[in-house]
Amino acid sequence: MSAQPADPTCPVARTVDIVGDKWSLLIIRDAFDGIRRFNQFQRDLGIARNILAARLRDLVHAGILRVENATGGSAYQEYVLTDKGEDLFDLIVSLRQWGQAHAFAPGEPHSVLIDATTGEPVPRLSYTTPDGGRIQARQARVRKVGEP
Amino acid sequence: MSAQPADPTCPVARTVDIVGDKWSLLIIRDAFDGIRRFNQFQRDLGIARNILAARLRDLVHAGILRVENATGGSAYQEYVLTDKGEDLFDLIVSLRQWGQAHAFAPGEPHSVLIDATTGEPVPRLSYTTPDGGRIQARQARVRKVGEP
DNA sequence: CCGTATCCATTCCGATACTG
DNA sequence: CAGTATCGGAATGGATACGG
Repeated sequence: MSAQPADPTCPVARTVDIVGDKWSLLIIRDAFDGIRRFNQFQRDLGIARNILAARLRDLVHAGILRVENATGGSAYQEYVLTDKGEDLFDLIVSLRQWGQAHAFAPGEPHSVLIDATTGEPVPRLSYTTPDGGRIQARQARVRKVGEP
Repeated sequence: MSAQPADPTCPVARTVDIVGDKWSLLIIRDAFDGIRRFNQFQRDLGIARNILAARLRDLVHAGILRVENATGGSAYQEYVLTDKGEDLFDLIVSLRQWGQAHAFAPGEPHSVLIDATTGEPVPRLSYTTPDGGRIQARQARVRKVGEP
């Protein structure tokens, strides 16, 4: 996205540089929702076609989307998430959960995440360590590389 | 950020509209790292001063940062995360974890998250339901409001 | 249907200078 | 130190038109 990440050793900065853009994030969201074709993205997002083409190209180049030939006789292409792209699921979940909590008036309707196997709404997810522990923002510090 | 969210019922779109911007995300990251003053942000990010002023204003207006009088005799102001802003911790963690996994070459050094109480690096966090379950991307679907 | 190309307006951004 | 003001270049964005 930009020439120089602010801090080249910070993983947050690296990620922001790759997907830290309104349209990229919404395209990825759509991809998780099963959208695969150019015009589907275009209509769903209301994005200009030239911008969409540029973003799709960048995301493919970044290894987040992959171009696939459509099933059936048509020669048209589709854009699907790679494994690297699917690993952005947590990021989209984070965006979704914060929005649900802080960007809607009480009682205002919004879309929700559904467990496809049970059909039930997914409850609020929280980050846990492998042994079930939690980390609060206040407990966490960033250690720069090279520091003791 | 923009006038019209693509889909007004989607929490992802709402969040992206508020913080889905390179500089906003990096400012929030810095705020979690304890940066509080205008010139600290400016030097750390290398951002233009007028852009920084605009972003800080927007983030304060969005209720993510709050202006506080600096301690001590100085009359200078500081920018600190509100509770709403601290709830973006998971989002920053998501950015960080994806970057660590996918945006660095093997062995390339990067900053890490540290548990402030133990001093130990925070292990890989994963999203779990309140009863300890996990949700994979493939299992999840978005149900639009109004759908059965 | 899938893109690319072009035009034009708007915004963004960085650099610099300036004020309290 | 903490901003505001301005300026010019670059990127973004929307609309439309065009070819595979």
